[in-house]
Amino acid sequence: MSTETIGEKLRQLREENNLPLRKVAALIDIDVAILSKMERGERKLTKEIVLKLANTYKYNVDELLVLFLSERIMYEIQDEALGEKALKVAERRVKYLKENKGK
Amino acid sequence: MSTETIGEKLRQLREENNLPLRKVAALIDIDVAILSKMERGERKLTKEIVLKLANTYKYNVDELLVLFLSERIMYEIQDEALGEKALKVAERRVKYLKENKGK
DNA sequence: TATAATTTTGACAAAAATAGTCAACGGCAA
DNA sequence: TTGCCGTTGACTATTTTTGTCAAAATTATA
Repeated sequence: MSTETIGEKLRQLREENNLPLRKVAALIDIDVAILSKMERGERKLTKEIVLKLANTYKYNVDELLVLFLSERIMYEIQDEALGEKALKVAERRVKYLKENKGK
Repeated sequence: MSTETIGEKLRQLREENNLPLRKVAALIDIDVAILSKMERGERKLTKEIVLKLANTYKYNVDELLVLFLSERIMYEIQDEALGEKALKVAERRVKYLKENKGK
């Protein structure tokens, strides 16, 4: 199972592409320090940045977005004993909303 | 299936207990306006407030907390096409963390 | 080694999001 | 009317997040 964080994944992709922070930061127009922190999980990523990086590395956008979103979700329930229950309830409610979309 | 929001649930509980906003707000030490907005979903609830209200109404804390958490989760993935996938991934990762807790 | 390139770190300021306070307003019933 | 209840919006304060920068640390290369 994949237990790596989105930050670790992004760093891996960057290294596979042999790109220094400096170049990637310039490409997506953010500060090097920020990108460094994002890769190490010290700063939160944004959806926009994830999209730009997926494009930069020509990597599957959906896979990265799912990783990104799942991490935001886990952040919400960190250390919560009822986290798993909440996840299941959220799933049911999302499904319900989908079935009745536009209504 | 329960599709009501935590705010609606809390309002329902307050009305069942025949308590005006004024009294509940005083009991849990917040402004009436805030409580009014929280019940109507105009302001976000906090875990602390949910706990206090569960105690005030003598209602199942876990049920309210699950509702509260699931709503925060859903807020994170609102309008995201990949929301359900992200939920499933989050679930798997949470389970994984639980199995390997303390490691 | 030493020199350059890369990455990390922390301090600081700017901006945005959130939270709290308060008074006025509208609805409703005694 | 008067009183009680709930809602609304404006305003301020506080907290959190974000961006910028330079110095320090690390790593790679000549």
